[in-house]
Amino acid sequence: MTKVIQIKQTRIQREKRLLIQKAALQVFSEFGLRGATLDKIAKACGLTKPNILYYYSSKDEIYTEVLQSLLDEWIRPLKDISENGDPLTEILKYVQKKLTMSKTKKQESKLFATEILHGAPLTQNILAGSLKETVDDKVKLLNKWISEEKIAPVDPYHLIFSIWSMTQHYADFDVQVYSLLNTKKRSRIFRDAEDFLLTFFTRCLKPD
Amino acid sequence: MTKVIQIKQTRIQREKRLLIQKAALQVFSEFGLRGATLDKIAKACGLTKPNILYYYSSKDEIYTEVLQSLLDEWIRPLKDISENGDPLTEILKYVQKKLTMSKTKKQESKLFATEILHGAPLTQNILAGSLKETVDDKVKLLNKWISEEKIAPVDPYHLIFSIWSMTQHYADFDVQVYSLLNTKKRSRIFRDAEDFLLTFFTRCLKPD
DNA sequence: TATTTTTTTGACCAGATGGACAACTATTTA
DNA sequence: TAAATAGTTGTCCATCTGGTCAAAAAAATA
Repeated sequence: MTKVIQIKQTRIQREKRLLIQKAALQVFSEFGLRGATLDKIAKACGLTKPNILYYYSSKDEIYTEVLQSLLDEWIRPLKDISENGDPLTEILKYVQKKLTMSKTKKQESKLFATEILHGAPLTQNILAGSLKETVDDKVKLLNKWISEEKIAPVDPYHLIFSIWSMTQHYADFDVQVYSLLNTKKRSRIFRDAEDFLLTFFTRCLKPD
Repeated sequence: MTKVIQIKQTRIQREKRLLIQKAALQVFSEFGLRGATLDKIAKACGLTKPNILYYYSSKDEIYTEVLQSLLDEWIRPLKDISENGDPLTEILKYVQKKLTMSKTKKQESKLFATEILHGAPLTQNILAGSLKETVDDKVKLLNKWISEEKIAPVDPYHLIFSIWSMTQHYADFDVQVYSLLNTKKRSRIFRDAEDFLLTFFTRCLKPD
């Protein structure tokens, strides 16, 4: 009488889970973990609440999965900084990528920011784990470049923080940015931001 | 039979309201508006829930008041940038003040960040009002300094954003910063951050 | 001290919300 | 096409939470 346990996902499962994740990202990024409700997610993806709970066993599980799949993507561009390229160019490329992500992945950025801001209850181990590994690795590379006098001597950790904060600012604090910059168009703002950041980092990192 | 309406606050009212505000700041900054509960605030200040509602008519009113009193304080250092001082020195002083606030007013920074991140439902008018005024004013000053070739020509709005983002990063994302920087002491991190930021902005703003 | 006013609290309520479940429908498989 | 499995939903429930209220306690006032 033992039932066969389902291992592989069906087509419907793949589709619906993706649908739910998309809606959940939207709702979580706008309202945060506690402000988001299953009803809101349900409405956002056109399913019923019990239906959602058929695919995920709890709200927290949805949140965890959305966050998890976001984190890989979030770290990836940092890994792309290559030892072989021109140091300044590599760093500027990274700045550019991060700024583009702020424009195209605003919800993801906000969700991540909210999570960290509130103590990273679900992310702490990732921060101290795979992210730290990647960061430490790139810090070594930056230090190498500094010792070779290919870029100016600055603390590599804080350099990375500065890239993160300045680029993510345009996603996380978009409301403030838009409020202060009169009625400039979105695309114009990002063009200006890119100009500013590239000039900024170039001036700071050019070796003496 | 008309009752005399109380106008002046009593000693107890002053004391208790302050007590509640302090506890509320703590709880709101940790959990956000929706994550915070009256029970948590009550426990944090040792009062009962109905007692809190004797002093404030609703949770939202507490939130609004805490946020309001925070905003003035938040804008003030920007106003202190003086036309009369040496341009670079004035800007660096501002950077320093903002970084110090990240260290000493972490809860305030996080509360403000959460508010903006989620669309600034209660702050929008302030952003577009008094903050915008002050920012526009300082942007004029920065443009003047640029035209006089006292600082390098950079977009003043984005310069201000960069100062905000880089300094507040150390408060808002402290969990991440601490996770990545091994076990360095708090004070050490802020000393390094200060070094980094001052060098950084000096290099960027020194006129050509 | 007597009276009035302010402060405190236990008990209670209504709505929101996460989640369970049984019954029902659609899809897949044999 | 029949049986088995996967998917869907209406209904229900327990808990949490913001907020009310009347009565008691404390403080201020006359």
